[in-house]
Amino acid sequence: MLRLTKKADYGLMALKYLAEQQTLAASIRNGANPAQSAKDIAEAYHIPPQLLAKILQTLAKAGLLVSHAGTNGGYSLARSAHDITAFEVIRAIDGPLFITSCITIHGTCDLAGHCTIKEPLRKVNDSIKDLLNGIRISDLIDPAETNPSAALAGGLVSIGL
Amino acid sequence: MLRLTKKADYGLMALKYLAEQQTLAASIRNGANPAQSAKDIAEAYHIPPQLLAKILQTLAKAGLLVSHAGTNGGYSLARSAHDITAFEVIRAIDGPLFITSCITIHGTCDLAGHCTIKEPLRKVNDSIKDLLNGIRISDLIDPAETNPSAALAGGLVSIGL
DNA sequence: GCGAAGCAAGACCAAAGCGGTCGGAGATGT
DNA sequence: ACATCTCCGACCGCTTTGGTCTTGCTTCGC
Repeated sequence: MLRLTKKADYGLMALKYLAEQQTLAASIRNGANPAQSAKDIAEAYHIPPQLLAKILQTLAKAGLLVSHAGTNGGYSLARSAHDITAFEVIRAIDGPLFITSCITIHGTCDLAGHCTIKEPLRKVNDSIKDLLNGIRISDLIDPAETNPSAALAGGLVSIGL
Repeated sequence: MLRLTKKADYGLMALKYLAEQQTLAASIRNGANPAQSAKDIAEAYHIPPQLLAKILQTLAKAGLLVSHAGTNGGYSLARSAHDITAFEVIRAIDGPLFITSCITIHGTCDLAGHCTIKEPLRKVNDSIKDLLNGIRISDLIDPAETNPSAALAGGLVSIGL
């Protein structure tokens, strides 16, 4: 029903990987954050290296990653894994798309006047946005399996139309 | 970021329209549910008639609508507007797609083993599903504007990873 | 200083999904 | 039985997406 592009998927995986490496390195020795190359990450997850490279470039341009050129270069997180949300990553890669074509970037509806379902859907849109905003990269590394499904099964969804 | 196809949009609009007409007809005279033609609905919302026709066909096949061929034929809701959720409509039109390509219809990940973000995203997926499941066609007709944004601004989003 | 390793940035391409159109098949009311 | 209205399935072009190739620039090791 709702699709997230493969690029965004890859982006999230890459960020998770970087976060893992970073915390790992920090625990071993408080040393310089070791900038993983795009190739390394691509190999770790078996995804096309050049495609990932392009995604990482995008994320770097968005300010989520910092790139380091030259030999032994690579990418590292621009911020703490705890301060990067899934929403930011997706937005950076897929752009500011919305759940419905009604809600354009200008807030105007193509079918202005006729489209009467805009408002309810906008609220769904906002809910999803909040949902993704609540997920941080640090939440992805080692799921920790805290209360597996209780919150979902429960009545967390109570959108007021 | 997350996109809902135009078809699903149209489908929701059409169902809303049918729900309106149905309750309207019921209030005027408790008469036979008047089967609106695809053309009528399309004209009401200024959307391509033949495209809407195809969408309505899909919805009919999914059991959400009943079609009535021949002169003065058309479509009418198969169930009460209160018993049809937005999720059903979207699923019927866009198919059982998922937020991430990792979560296929078989539940297996293309990158089995490597993809480690599957589980958190699946929960997001379920949350969105629940969200849409909570919206009924009857909620769309005349938004009623009950507590406009309180529920959203509040802490409704508390997905447990 | 030179060359290799790695990022950066652009064009480019194939496949798939989406939006939209057309001509027929079938039912209905007269 | 006919004309008409509607549903229905096949068809088609376009945009987006996923992915590749090429070129250039920057930095590090020697």
